[in-house]
Amino acid sequence: MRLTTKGRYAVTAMLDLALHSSDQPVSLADISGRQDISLSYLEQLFSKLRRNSLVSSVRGPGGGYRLSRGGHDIFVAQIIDAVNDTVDATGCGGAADCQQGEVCLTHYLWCDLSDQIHGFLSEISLSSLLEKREVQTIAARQDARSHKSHSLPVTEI
Amino acid sequence: MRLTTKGRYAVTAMLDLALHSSDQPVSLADISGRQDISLSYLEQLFSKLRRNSLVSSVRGPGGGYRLSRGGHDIFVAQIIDAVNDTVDATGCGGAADCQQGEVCLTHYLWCDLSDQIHGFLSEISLSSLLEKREVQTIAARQDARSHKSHSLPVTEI
DNA sequence: GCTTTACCCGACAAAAATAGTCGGACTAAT
DNA sequence: ATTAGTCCGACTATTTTTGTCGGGTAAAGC
Repeated sequence: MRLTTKGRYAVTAMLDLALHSSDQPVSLADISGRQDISLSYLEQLFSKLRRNSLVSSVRGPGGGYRLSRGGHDIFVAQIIDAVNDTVDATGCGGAADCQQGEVCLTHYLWCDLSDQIHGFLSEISLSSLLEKREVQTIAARQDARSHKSHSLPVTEI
Repeated sequence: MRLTTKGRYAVTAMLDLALHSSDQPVSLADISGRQDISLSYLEQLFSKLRRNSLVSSVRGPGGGYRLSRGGHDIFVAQIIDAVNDTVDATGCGGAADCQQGEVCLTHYLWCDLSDQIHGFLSEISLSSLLEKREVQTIAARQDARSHKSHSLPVTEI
């Protein structure tokens, strides 16, 4: 379990996606503009997120990404695991080559801690983050301003 | 809040230190040998741990490091914070330069999550990790073997 | 059909962080 | 005095992060 800027970008982008999900898929260009993450980097991240079935894509004009399922069913740990492909985590490669005794001991302790962190993040869903009251306020303000730039005039399908 | 191999090394070393604490301070060379972390890298880490008052040092022959206080009073979050000097974490530098609206929103969400993780790790003490039953077993086995190599014949002070 | 908008993908490159080295201080016990 | 250890800064190598580039492919709209 690692927690780096890469995971932060992925979580942030997924939050943005959840926040702007509608009938229209959300393009990476939009996320890039809002979150100030380079388009190419987002492509790399979403490639992994898609392979891990966290998002689905729609190609062609008007295309973009959607959450593959409801935000209450997507957890922070899944997002972070998806973009951190080096799942090694322990350095002792599980339990294989640990010489018995002391080395294994603190390795075991670390693995235990790592599991606790992972379990903790496995219970935090996108929805639970979005349900904060502050979000409602800011999102409302945001919607009020968003009618100027892009956004094909959504004809209320 | 970042969770990298650097933090893992620090936590592992601190666990090792807690595990071998006695009247004698523990030398970095011992930890290096047991945990397979380079001595110089340990020096860097412990320099930061000492400046953050998590350990105290004893110089000269027979010297080494001690926990600065009981293991029940040292928490994983403190160790990780101590070695990760770039405490920036958010990219928006707190709340200063965030342009209002959307950008701030997911930044806020990320900060919230980061706080949750930090809070979680702030409640896990070294002692709580050492109190696991498996530790007792392995530690006993370890003590039985440790009478061969180094360790000045501890004259039961 | 053609063009445009997007996803897709791999290879590459710059920048930063991690991990480790080296050489030399200083300190205190023996 | 020697020796075992911490201390410290500078320097280097490796890896990871972050980003660029150039070209593909799918689908919508004209």
